[in-house]
Amino acid sequence: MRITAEAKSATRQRILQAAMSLFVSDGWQHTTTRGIAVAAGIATGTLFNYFPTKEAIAAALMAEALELTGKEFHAGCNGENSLEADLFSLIWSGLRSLREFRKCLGPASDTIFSPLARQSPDSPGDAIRVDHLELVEAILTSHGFPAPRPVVTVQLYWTLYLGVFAYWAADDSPGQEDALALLDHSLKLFVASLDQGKGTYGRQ
Amino acid sequence: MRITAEAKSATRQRILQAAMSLFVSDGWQHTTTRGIAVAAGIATGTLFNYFPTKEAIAAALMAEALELTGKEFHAGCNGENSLEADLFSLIWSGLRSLREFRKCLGPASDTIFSPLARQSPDSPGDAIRVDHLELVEAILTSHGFPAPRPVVTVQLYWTLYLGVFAYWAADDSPGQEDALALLDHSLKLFVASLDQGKGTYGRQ
DNA sequence: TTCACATTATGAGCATGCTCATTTTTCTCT
DNA sequence: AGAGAAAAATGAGCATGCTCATAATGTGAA
Repeated sequence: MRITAEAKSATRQRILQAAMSLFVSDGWQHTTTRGIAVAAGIATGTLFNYFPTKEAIAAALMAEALELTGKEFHAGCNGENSLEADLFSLIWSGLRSLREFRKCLGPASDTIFSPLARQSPDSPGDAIRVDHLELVEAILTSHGFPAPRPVVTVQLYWTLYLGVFAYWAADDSPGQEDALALLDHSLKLFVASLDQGKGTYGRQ
Repeated sequence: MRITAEAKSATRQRILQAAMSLFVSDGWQHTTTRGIAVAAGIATGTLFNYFPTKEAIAAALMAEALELTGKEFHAGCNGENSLEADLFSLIWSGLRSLREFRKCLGPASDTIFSPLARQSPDSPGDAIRVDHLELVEAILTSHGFPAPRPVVTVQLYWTLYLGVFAYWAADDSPGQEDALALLDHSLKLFVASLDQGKGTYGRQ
């Protein structure tokens, strides 16, 4: 069983590498599952023994890229920064680690992160969402906003995050400074909504 | 040329009716373009002389439903309500007019409204987005927030709107009261972000 | 009416994501 | 080592969104 397990994980990696290379060079739309399979040296059907959908491949690539960031972030989180700064750092470093995919996986991200398709329980990006929200939970708690958190707060956070992500994916300003501005704006809003009691949000 | 023009518009309506009926009864995924064509009494190819994509059909249905609402809203807008109330009224009545499609077009709305797919210039929902944002523009202006408006503000509004929409589409709480709560929350945030100067948003 | 032209309808066919019955490989146990 | 079982690989084939060359139909002038 050792040979098989190793071979499987190797194949999985070959698929991911092949897919990444094709996504980057040909874009999401022009990359076919057949193409990925050929590039990975396997049959089309085999591909789907490893990933249930094309989107899942993209999601796995993004998850892999984000995993490192998550750990990096934890390491650098010394409790000295503001809540806003911590969230900013988490999000921005996450986006940075996805920069290779920015252009090619924008369209895919629709399906991957779709808040609408989540009617079906496990959309490809669910793991990414859950992981990210766990990190956010930890940050919020460590800044004196303990769980349980109102559902609407989490919902709002994820909405704002997706908005920033979407803008970033299509943002061609130098250094993505427009996306950065939106992130800044969104975070200020979100943090303000936490600081205020329920009901009134900053009406002076 | 009169016969042709009338026939065309009649066919268009037959397509929309057929599509609506199938979307509602079979859902977005299980409705095929072939099925729509058959139900409308035309050939598959003909369907695509009227609508470029399956999504465009759904978008046209939604746009048609929303058009009425937009006019209703204008009529009932007497300048006596708060900004927040006006926005609430616009959005909530829009959602109400889409309630028939709530369950079946949720998945489709991903592609239709996708902020990510907007790399390609005219996604199916662009018209809906533009129309809606025009109404919002008018409301904001009439409440003393004149154009030009920072891009980030519009972006933020649309993000929040999509978030509410997505939640509403999948919300099975009685009377969609959860979605209503999210809308309330989101609007308070948005209005607060307008009321405050740039930089600080409601830090008391 | 008739003929040339423009518009619209048609459905066979393509591309591609994905399935599944079958074959091949690998593992386990004697 | 060999037989039987379990796991994995395979690729023909399906479903479906969409295209496009061709056919049918409508229009307007002579």
